[in-house]
Amino acid sequence: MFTSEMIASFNDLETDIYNYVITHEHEVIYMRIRELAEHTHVSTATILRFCKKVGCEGFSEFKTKLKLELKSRQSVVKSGEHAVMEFFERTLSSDQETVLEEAVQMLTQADNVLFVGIGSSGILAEYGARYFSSLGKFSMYIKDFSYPIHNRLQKNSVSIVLSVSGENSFTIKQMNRLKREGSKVISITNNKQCTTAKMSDLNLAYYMTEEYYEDTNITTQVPVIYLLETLARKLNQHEQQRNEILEDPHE
Amino acid sequence: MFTSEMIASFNDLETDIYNYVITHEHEVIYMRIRELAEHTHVSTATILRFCKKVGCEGFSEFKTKLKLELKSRQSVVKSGEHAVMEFFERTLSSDQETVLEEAVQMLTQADNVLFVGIGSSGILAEYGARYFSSLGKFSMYIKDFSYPIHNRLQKNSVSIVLSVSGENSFTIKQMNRLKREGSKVISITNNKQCTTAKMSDLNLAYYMTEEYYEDTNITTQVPVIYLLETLARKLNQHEQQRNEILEDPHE
DNA sequence: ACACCCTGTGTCAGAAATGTTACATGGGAC
DNA sequence: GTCCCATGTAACATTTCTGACACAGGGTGT
Repeated sequence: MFTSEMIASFNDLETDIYNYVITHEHEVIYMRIRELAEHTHVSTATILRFCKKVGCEGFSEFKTKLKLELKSRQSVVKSGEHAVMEFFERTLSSDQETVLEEAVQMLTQADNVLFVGIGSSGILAEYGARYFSSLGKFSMYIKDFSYPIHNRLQKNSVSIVLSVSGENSFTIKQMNRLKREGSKVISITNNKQCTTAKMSDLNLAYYMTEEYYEDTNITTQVPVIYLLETLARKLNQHEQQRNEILEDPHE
Repeated sequence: MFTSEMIASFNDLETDIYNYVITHEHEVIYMRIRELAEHTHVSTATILRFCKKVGCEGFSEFKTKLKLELKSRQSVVKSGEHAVMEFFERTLSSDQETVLEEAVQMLTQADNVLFVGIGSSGILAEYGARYFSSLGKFSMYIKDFSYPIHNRLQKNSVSIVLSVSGENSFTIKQMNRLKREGSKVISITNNKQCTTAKMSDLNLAYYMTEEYYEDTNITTQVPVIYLLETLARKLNQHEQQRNEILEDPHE
């Protein structure tokens, strides 16, 4: 609320006001500007100038800010300690952004997108394919690994490979096949220390603590959905921009 | 700023206001109460009542709070995808907890869980069924609506119905059929103002801003995955506790 | 069908508060 | 002395806030 620079810049009268305010916080938040002026023995105009000086537009804004400050001081922050929360804090603050940008670049240049995954990752792959298609990017989910992929699809395609552990042998086999056939590969795995991540052209890792229940991996997949949706949205934005430029290069 | 209880308690007009505010945040903070009233096609009194409802003493307090929220947001998160963040803040802080607990209660008593959904919600339903099964709760995803459900499955079952809009006619039809056959219904929808929510025994709503791209609904489904996983985990915990008590009633 | 009530909403007037402005004052610096 | 700056004053404009009331629609009981 009050930075040290502010306090340093106060003159005598303002210091008086400041002192009064901090010693009577709980009363000030209910006062009218005239009351405060009276209590501090200054004019309302001075109070108002004071408010502006500490970064408020007016007296009422000053009061609400003070009020909020008081409240936040007494209430201890909760939430916080949640795994998923941590993921979002990481992605939103750090520069996973740049990796995402690279992925979008790659996807923009592709004519079609193939999704690969097994088990629950398979379901998410299906979701991804659907979401991408909804946003206008041709994409499909490869369910059956022996399914013959048409030549047209292999040309100039990007595959998005999903795997939590990154060690599923079927997934790896399929990824190899796709690479051999000239598809670029983006993998989304829980961490970068796995075969899938190492073998792909680009890797997005989300680093949740891996959890198991009687041998099945039950690590949360919330980040995967988030990454897939974000990719699709960014891609869509990107392509739309590109189209605008192509259509009308002078604007 | 807006907790999920608040949002849930909004009626039509208030929801309109809410939607306008969050889509025009940066304008609202400069508006007079009359302007906002005009833009949202309601009276100033309604705006004022709205402000009080969301925990502000008056309109000016509302504006300052909004202003502060905007500022704090830009300093922490960078642009864009804060929508999902908001969901987590809401759920983690507020007590959506109690609704989740009720759901878990209901699920504990059921012998099996049926997942229902169409389109992308269908994929998520499949994911849910798989996740529940991984955690030891017998559950299945009903893909084909004409699929004859075995009697054994109908007895003492809970259905989890997924639908973003909550208005898909197939889903509703299927829900009706399940209800008729004695299954309890938990629905997971984007908001409570929809047929699906109203018709179910229990509703979990996540309140993301609905987004469309050329008529298809592309609202984020991150909360759905989160809710499904959380349900499964809590359920598992709960059942484990119960078993411990049954096995060894003295500890 | 009717009366009744309750709730949500709008309207309006006027009180109360804030914000603005122009000007007065007064004390120091030059 | 006089010029300037900080402050006070006071009237006025603007805005918010309050309260009373009207009105519509839905539900309920008779």
